[in-house]
Amino acid sequence: MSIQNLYDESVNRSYGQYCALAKTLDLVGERWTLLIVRELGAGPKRYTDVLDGLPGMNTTLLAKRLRDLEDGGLVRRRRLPPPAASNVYELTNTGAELCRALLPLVQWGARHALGARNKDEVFHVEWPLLAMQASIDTARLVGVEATYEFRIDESIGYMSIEDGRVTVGSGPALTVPDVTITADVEAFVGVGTGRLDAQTMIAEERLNLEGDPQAIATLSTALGVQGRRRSVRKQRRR
Amino acid sequence: MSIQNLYDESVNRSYGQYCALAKTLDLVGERWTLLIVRELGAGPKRYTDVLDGLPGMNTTLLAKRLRDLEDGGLVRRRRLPPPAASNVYELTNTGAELCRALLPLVQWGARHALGARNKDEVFHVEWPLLAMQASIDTARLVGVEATYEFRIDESIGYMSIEDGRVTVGSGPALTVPDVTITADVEAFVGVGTGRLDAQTMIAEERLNLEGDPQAIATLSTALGVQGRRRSVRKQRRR
DNA sequence: CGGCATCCATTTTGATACTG
DNA sequence: CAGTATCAAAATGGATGCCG
Repeated sequence: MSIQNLYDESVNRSYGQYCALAKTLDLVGERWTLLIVRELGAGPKRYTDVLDGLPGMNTTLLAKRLRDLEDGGLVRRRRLPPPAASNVYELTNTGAELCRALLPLVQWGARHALGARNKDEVFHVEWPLLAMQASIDTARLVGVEATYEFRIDESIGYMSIEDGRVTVGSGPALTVPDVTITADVEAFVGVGTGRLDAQTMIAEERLNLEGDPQAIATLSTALGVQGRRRSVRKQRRR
Repeated sequence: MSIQNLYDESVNRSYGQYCALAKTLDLVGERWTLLIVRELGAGPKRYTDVLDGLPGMNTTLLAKRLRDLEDGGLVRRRRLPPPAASNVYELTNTGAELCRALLPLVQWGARHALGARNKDEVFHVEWPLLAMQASIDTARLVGVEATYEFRIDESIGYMSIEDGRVTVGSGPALTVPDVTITADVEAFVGVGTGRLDAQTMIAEERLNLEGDPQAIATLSTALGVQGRRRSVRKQRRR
């Protein structure tokens, strides 16, 4: 450790501008930082799980980034109670707000930067699920309860709606899902962003929805997905 | 120049993830890049003017960033017609969309990262004006015409509303302004973000609005600023 | 598992000078 | 004005080892 570090532990370069954007970037503009926020967007995660969501990232660097985020008040480190006895990192309220503020950026990226998937690119369903979660209008979901499992390419994840609260996560759904969605990544992303039509993808067998029709309709409504208008209309106001 | 560069001019490190956020960051996540987008948000600028808006930035790096942005289709370089005979850089539609997608991030920063101004921090009114511009509901402005000049600390800028289109820029307004706004930075930002009350700031002589009352009311409405309710109510529906 | 420290190669930035 | 060239300083990446 250098002498400088002894006195000034986090000497992060600042832009030196009194500008909201510049200050935001001072805080979270460094490489990997916003992806860490994304990783924690779905809920608390352990160190190694965060690392697993960021293939290629150096563990030393992750440790530093997490410390910086903690110092910045965006992330909190919490020790789980005895049975588990491990640490988790979770977003503070401020951090969660930041995560939601990323949505337009994500949508922009889905439109202009995503393109076709490259074979060597990593994919976790959790990523698009987080975007979906952020874009759901929870006001429309009072009293709704449903669980969805997504099998997109090699990745599995779930989304649960429970009394106006939406949860997403990696792996199989925690309870038996009402609906199972199977698709290839590009069909899934295309439908989610409205670039591709759901009916067409179903017809081409690139998208499959299996399970409770009512829950399928709920999902379409919640997401405002086009192309399933018929089903949505059938649903009664309740 | 290394051999590698001869073959692969822009070897920008990628996260290698099929994720809209990661892809966005692959494109614009490097240091300075988003601030360049901000600088161009107000309209075309010449190389040196961009540089002036980014104190501390290296000219070599700016050249590279502009090239990358051009390659990425976010920025276009254009040669001005004979009289001016210089180059300007401007956002493409894609770039402008990105700029708008930054607004929530800016608002987040204004709330959580801005704080009080440090004496050594640079400030350009153009920065908050851009945020204001992006947050204005243009639908409400049909038929409106007004020009505002802002004198905030040592920085001067303007905003023009003309038939539903809003323009902002640095320096004095291009025509005689209908209203001149004078304030210290923190009062200005505080009122703009709703953290401080306009009437109070006026009473404390930290904010001053001088000029056509009608145009003042228009501004308040356009921005949805609280605390000027009395003036707004007096205004007739027309 | 949950980290942090260390060593080293490669990239990115920064500072400054310089040119058409 | 609109950049390039050059060199120095930091940040990052990758591997590996340690410790509780």
